[in-house]
This record gives sequence, structure tokens and C-alpha cells, in this order.
Amino acid sequence: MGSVGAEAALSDRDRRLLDVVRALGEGEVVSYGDIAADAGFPGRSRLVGRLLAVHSGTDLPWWRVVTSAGRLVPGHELEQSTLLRAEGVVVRAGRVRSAPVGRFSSSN
DNA sequence: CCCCTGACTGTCG
DNA sequence: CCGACAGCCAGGG
Repeated sequence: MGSVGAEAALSDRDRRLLDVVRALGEGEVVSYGDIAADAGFPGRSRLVGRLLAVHSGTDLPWWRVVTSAGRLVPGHELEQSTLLRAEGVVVRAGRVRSAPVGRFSSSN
């Protein structure tokens, strides 16, 4: 334990937000607001965006997070769409098939 | 401490 | 569908 991992520097709030993102499974897509609300911080959607932008590259499945409109992350649409499609999520014109209200599957 | 920017969101036209 | 506005909070200069 004594390792000073990046998480060690995180505040309880940030850690909780990241925890919610990590809890996402394959084909499960939610919005920034959902993450924030689920972590106990309704309305703090911007925090999630900034947090993901900083921590992207770790164990964080950032591609499972989209905007409330189902819009993919600007600048990462191609990569994100590829990752989502690989999980069975239907992506169309930089957008997920419906509103990010939970899990997305080709059979749902 | 002030000001600007941002991987956000909902409303309005 | 898209742009403009307002509300929101945090970080960097």
C-alpha cells in the first residue's frame, strides 16, 4: 500500500465519481449527468467530463460515457464509436441509438 | 482574487 | 439540427 498511485491524490468526491465509471459493464452507456448523480453529485456533470479527460488512459472505461443527448466525446468520436460497437452498442453519426438511460444492446 | 475555459445540461427560437 | 443563454463547479494563468 504505501504506493502513491494517482488515486491516492484523489479527493473522496473524485474517487467516487471514478468508481461509478469503473462500475460500468460492456454495452452499458450512461451520460455525464448520470455518473455525477449516481456518485451523489447531481448537476456536477462538468466534473465528470474534466475528470475523465484527466484520467482517461487508466482503468477508466471513458468510452461508456456520453452526453445527455447521446453525443459521443468531441475529438474521440471515431475511437469511442469503435469501442462501443465492439460491445454491441449501436452508434450512428456520432450518436448512440437512444438516450443514455442505462444499457444499450442490439437485443434491447 | 479576478477572469477565462471547459469530455455538461436544459430551455428557447 | 443548430446556435445562443444561463446555471453550474474547478483548475490554471
